[in-house]
Amino acid sequence: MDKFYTITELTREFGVSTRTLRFYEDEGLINPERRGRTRLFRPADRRLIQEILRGRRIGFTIAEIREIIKVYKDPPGEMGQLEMLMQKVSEKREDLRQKRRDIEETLAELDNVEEACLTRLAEIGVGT
Amino acid sequence: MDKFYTITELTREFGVSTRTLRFYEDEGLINPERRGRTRLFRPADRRLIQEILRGRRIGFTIAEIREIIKVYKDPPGEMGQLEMLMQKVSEKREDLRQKRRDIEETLAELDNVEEACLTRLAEIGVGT
DNA sequence: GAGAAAATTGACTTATACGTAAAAGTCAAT
DNA sequence: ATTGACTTTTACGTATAAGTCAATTTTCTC
Repeated sequence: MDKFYTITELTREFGVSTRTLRFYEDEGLINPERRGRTRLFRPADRRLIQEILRGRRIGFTIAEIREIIKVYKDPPGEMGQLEMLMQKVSEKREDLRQKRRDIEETLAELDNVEEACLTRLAEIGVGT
Repeated sequence: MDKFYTITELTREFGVSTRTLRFYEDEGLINPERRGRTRLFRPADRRLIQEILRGRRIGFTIAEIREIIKVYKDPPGEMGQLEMLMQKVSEKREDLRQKRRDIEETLAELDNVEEACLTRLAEIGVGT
């Protein structure tokens, strides 16, 4: 066992470029092992990449994603830092809830756009 | 009546800079009237800005926002264009639904992060 | 109608998140 | 030993979405 993935396997699975995964490594988000110079991605790396991409899709910056990841690896030991972190979590939560509202509203708007299209299509269709 | 807003009123309300609003005008997203050179924003402009910012928050590009806005002002007259538009609407919808899923998952994860923080705080607290 | 405050413009700069090109290394199979 | 497919590193390039700055107007306020 002890399965690992090559970089291209993962690029194919997730639809990103090798450059992107190397960039994430440079930024300290993932730390694949090496055999010689070649990167070996473990399942844990793969899961991490999933998380990174999810964060990316909802508009987190690399820095923000890095912070979230850090908590798992290395939960801070100082009270002050913990409190700061929880503060940030609160903010993120509010941020995400706002985004969710934005999405709901925009989905509703897309319905309107579609309606408008259909109406217009019907208008045109009658004339032909 | 016939209320209008100055640019700074709106920057204050929405927390953006004047440069940003001018940028949106340059990009053709809004079209405030002028008295001399000074921009006069009507309620309709204000609502448009709200829409733009909402689109921005969920990660639409300026070009995408412009397209959505255009449909209201000027619904396309050609069938081909209408169908293309509806295609795009479908894609956006899928995109937004994916984002909504991402948000739900990330919110759940933030709960975990918070848990971890609280646990850690408790551990530290006992020692003091 | 003078001076302060606000608004405009254009040119330049910035940050993020990669893209791209070049040159060399890796490795398995022939 | 060579081929071919893939990978690595380094370095520079690019698009998006504004921000910054400085030099003018323009508009309020008294």
